[in-house]
Amino acid sequence: MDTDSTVNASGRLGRPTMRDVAARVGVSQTLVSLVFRNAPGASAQTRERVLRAAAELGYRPDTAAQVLRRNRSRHIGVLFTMRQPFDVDLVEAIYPAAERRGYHVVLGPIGAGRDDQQAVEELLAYRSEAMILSGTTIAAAQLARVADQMPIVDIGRRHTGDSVDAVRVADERGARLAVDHLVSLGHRSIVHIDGGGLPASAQRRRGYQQAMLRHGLAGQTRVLPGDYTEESGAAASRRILNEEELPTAVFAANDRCAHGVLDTLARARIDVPGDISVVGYDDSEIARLSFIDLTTIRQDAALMAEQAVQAIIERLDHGRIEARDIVLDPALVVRGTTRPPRSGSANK
Amino acid sequence: MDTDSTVNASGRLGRPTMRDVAARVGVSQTLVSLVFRNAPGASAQTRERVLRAAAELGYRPDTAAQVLRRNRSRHIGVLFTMRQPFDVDLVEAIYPAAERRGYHVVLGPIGAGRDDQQAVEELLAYRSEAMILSGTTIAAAQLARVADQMPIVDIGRRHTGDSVDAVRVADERGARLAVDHLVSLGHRSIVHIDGGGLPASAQRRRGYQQAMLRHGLAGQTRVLPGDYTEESGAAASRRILNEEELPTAVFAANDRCAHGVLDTLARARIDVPGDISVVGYDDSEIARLSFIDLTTIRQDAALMAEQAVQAIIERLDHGRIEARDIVLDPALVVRGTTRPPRSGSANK
DNA sequence: GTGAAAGCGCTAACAA
DNA sequence: TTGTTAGCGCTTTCAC
Repeated sequence: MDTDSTVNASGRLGRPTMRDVAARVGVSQTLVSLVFRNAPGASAQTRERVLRAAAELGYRPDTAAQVLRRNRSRHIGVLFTMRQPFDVDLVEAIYPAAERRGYHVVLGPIGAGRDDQQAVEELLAYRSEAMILSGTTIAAAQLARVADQMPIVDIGRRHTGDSVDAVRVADERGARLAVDHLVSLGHRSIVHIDGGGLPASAQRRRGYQQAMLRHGLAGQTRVLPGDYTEESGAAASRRILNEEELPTAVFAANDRCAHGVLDTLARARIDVPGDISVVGYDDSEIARLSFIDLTTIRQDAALMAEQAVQAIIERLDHGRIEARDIVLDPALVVRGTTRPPRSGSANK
Repeated sequence: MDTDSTVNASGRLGRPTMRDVAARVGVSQTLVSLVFRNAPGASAQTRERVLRAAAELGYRPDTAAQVLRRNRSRHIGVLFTMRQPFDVDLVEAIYPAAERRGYHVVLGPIGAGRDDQQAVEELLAYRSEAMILSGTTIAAAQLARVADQMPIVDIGRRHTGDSVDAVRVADERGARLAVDHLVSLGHRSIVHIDGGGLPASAQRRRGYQQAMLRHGLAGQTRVLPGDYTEESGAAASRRILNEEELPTAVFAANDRCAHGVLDTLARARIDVPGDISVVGYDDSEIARLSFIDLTTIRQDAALMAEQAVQAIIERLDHGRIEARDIVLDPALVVRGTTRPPRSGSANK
């Protein structure tokens, strides 16, 4: 029964504890603690014996106890939507960024019966020390109350006041890149499907409008309502298809929306990019699929994750107080859905 | 400074504790604990005063301390892939199922630099009492070691031995449903794109083969290699398109794969369902998009989540020891991608 | 209906 | 290099 990990030194049932390891090696608990924290103050020999005993016992440090005692969780909570490919990219990038600095990630997915508020509550209960929000629509006032207690980074949304940091790409500039690209190809009739009231959509819309203006295409400016889903792109496309004259290019709210546009056009036998060029936004995984091959505006998820974690560390470990608004450059990624318009097309 | 929640009763910095609440009301900590656990033994009056004081202080129970003291986390760890729509459906359904029974969900996403092993380690460190795995390829032997210590439910994979439960749909039957449907429409030339070595794919392939056999179509049986991604569907479609004669129907490994098929065919001006019918598998969100409108085999994610959680409760709270293999019925969902083959087509 | 006291597994300050 | 001790915030006897 000596190696049975389900009965520990004191005869209790359950997983082995530090005490069990200490007892087995014949040293104090403190030493075991030292070893597991990689702290100095234990001989190489002891270290090795401790680790071996732990392995034999199947010992694993108990996070709950550590959190309680250290009075620090080193948890970063992440609020996000599993259904948005960009969010998934971001979350995947947050893991290594956080781990490199000794922090753990706790996920709080929202959607389908779990709203922002619930997710925040849960992350708070788990003693998260900071939070990264992506694509949430949580009210600013509500957020401010939480931000009093911990660092918060909102991805894509800038806030007033000193409590919430922002990491975002210059969305207006991104939209301008899209329009500039299309105009440089010769397009003039460029429609924008926008993201309704969702995060960043106002800036993208404004960037589109400004760019059109600057190119002397104010008269061609046209915004169709949409959101960040495939269905909205499909719906907007159907509206376009019902009109007597097609635009020569569509700039969609994001990649998912663009996907809806592409598929709807394909099924209507409209050739992309032959008849219509399409530009998305995000450069999420979907845009890179060989058969989508979408020209889009890249938001560097890895870099954003890095900056977000960095901003949190600055507050947590270096005492920064004032807000930061970290604005990254978007980049145009030209793929297969854009091309000069057909001569003789609707390009007035 | 009385209501300043950042300085508690004993002058320490940090979030308010139970002691702070107790001090403010002038009762013992025990009572506050009772109230927050909804345990009997406190007058309605006290109860109310405690709750009010807690609200004023912004008090929130500390999960780490609760876990430590109760010696139970009531956490269920979930290993999954954020990139598989079906997994996302499942995870979303696990939340309410677990909460209804007083359990919490802890997510361990895998992919992009985080393998199964790491995720499992993390969930163990957080004292998860049980785990649900979806779509993992973790080795059975490795899993068995973990399963000795806690209940494990593998979604979609059946295991030998008594330690791992399975919740799955009868995939062979699901595949048969797909083939039967196509045959009943008049199809004979039906190709299957399979899921390589991924979970459940062997059963689907076998179901396809058996159904073809039963319909006297053994000679038409044809399996193209693939996996559970859009790209594999696209690649297989390109192969099909390069042949002199098209099949009249394609049964894809899953919805994502089918999506790759649909888009590739559409771009090649092949009409679905006019020229080729397509059936997917999973009935994930993507299949329901209006412009995809995919005929598919439904795996009821909500029901599977419910059964998985139920299986865990049985082990955890009712001491079940022997393994359960819970097999659910798949269902055919007919949408817009299937139709009788054109007369005069390749239907030999 | 209420309170005092012990202790969950761990860390940190201090002593040896 | 190693051990002793106190206590993180909570729950749980047990007593009143």
